[in-house]
Formats: sequence, structure tokens, C-alpha cells
Amino acid sequence: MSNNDTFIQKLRCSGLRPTKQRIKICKTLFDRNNTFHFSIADLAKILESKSSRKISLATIYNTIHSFKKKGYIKEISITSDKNYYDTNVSNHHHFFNESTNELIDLHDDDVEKVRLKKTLPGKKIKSIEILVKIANNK
Amino acid sequence: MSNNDTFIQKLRCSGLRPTKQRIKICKTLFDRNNTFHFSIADLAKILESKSSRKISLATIYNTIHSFKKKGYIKEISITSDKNYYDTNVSNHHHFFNESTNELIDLHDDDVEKVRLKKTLPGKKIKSIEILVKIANNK
DNA sequence: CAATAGATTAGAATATTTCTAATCTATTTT
DNA sequence: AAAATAGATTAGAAATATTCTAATCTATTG
Repeated sequence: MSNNDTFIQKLRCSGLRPTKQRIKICKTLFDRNNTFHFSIADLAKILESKSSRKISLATIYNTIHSFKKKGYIKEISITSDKNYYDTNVSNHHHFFNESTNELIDLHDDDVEKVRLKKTLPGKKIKSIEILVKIANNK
Repeated sequence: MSNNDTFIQKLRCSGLRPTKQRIKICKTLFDRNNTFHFSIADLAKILESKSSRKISLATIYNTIHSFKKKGYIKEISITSDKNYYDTNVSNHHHFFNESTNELIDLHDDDVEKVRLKKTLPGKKIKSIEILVKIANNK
């Protein structure tokens, strides 16, 4: 259980002003035991339910974008109508269960290193991401 | 160079009515030599420029969705603000050049088979997709 | 060839994302 | 320590993107 001061410190350290809105969003995202997969809509709904004063959607977007830029969350794109963010920013991949729309982390250790036979001269590789789409067996 | 009749046949075979709108969209997507990576906005712009009668955006969405469902095109999600479709529906992966926003096919043969060390009981794997993000070397 | 059932289109409604003027925060000046 | 200032942040409004559904079109049947 982190208290607000922890978040205030961390925000300040990374050059983000610790506003009421950001602290509330930090608590929602990071004050939990497990990694959290969420869409903007999910987050907005949670914030709405736990908070008396409404945080505008624009602010939620702003905050998520700045947290992403700082590397506190990671964006995961699966289909055009499901854009998720992930509080687990370590190097990892994903299972996506098409039957349930559930997203499951797949650790880097769970996959043998990807080997490319093709290289592109003059380019550097920034990341290699694997998405394994699965479905329930009937 | 395919003529309209080819598309009319193919649409009819797959249970889609060969309407004017769908034939125009088929010509734009499939009457070309190379595989085509596009967003809805790209497609709308092209259709607008080559066609006197405007096809509504809603119809473009409908058509792309039904073509996707029939397996004529594939959806590729890269970031929340870039959703592409691909006329190459064969099993393949992608390079995405972050410097230029360019999307490049990476054939299945160009990657050593991905081996998962972790399995999920009761689930079947539908697809494994790799996205390699690259950038220009300065 | 008219009637009918059902598929398709596209305007309207809704949802999502971005823009920017007003507000707030932190720093500097007095 | 308060006021002034610069610049960051918020959130309403504007812009974009997507979906819904009534009206239209297509194909089939009699």
C-alpha cells in the first residue's frame, strides 16, 4: 500500500507536477499487487466510481500520454477497437484470448529468443514484440 | 489487371453482393502488383480522388469489416493512432519503421519459428504475430 | 414483372482523441 | 512572506473516428 507521498515524490522526480488528478490516477494504476491491463475507457470508469470530483477525459489522455512517455506504462495494440496500456513495462509479450478479450502477460523467459534471418541495413531494432492470439477450446 | 467481372465473381462466390461501392473498393485494394498497407483514412482519400460519386465513410468501414471477416484483408495494430489493414493475408510478420511510419512485410520464412516454453491448458493458439519496431540509424 | 425478404448504404448519432484558452503550480522578485 | 511571472496542466470545446439504424437497393420467388 503506497501512500500519496510516494507518488508525489515519484512524479516530482520525473519532472511531472504532482497534481490532484495525477495522484488519483497513480493510485488507480500503481497501488495494486498485480500488473494492470486497461483501456482509457476502463480507467475513466474506475476513476469515476471512486472519485467525487470528475477528472475530465482530456486529462486522463494527457496523463496516460505523459506516463507513457516517461516509461511508467506501455501501450499494447491488439485490434483497432481495443487499445490497452500495461503497467508492466518490463520486456515481455502477450497472449490475447479472443474468446474472452483477456490479455495475459508472457514473460520474455517464456519464449525462445526470436531470431530474424532478414536484416535491414541502416536500421536499428528498437523492440521485438510477440502477440499470441488464443481461444478457448470450445 | 483484373476487370470488374473478376471482382463481381469473387464477391458473389463469397456471399457478398457485388455493389458499385464494393467493386470500386476491390479495384482500389486488389488491382495492384504489390501488397497494400492502408488505413481507413488512406483508403477514403484514394477513393475520393478517383471516383466522382462519393462513397460514405460508413460504407468504407462496413466493406473493410466484411472483407476482413471473409479473410481478404488482415488487420494490423501497431499503436493506438495507427491502425492498418494489409492485403497480404498470408502468414507473416511486420517491421514498423518508427522514423518514417513505414510498414514492411516480414515473411514467415524470415524468422525462425517462435517457440513458446509456456502453454495454456484448455486454449488453442490461433496465431503468433511478431512486430519488430525499427528506426533509422540517425 | 411485381412482391417480398433480407442485405447494403449512408446520414445521423455516438464515441474517441486532440486543441487551446483558462487555470494552477512553482519559481523568482520585491 | 506576499506578489509577479513563466510555464505546466486542466478540461471544455472542436475535431476525428466509428457505429447505429432507417431508407434504399438487390436478388429471389411466384
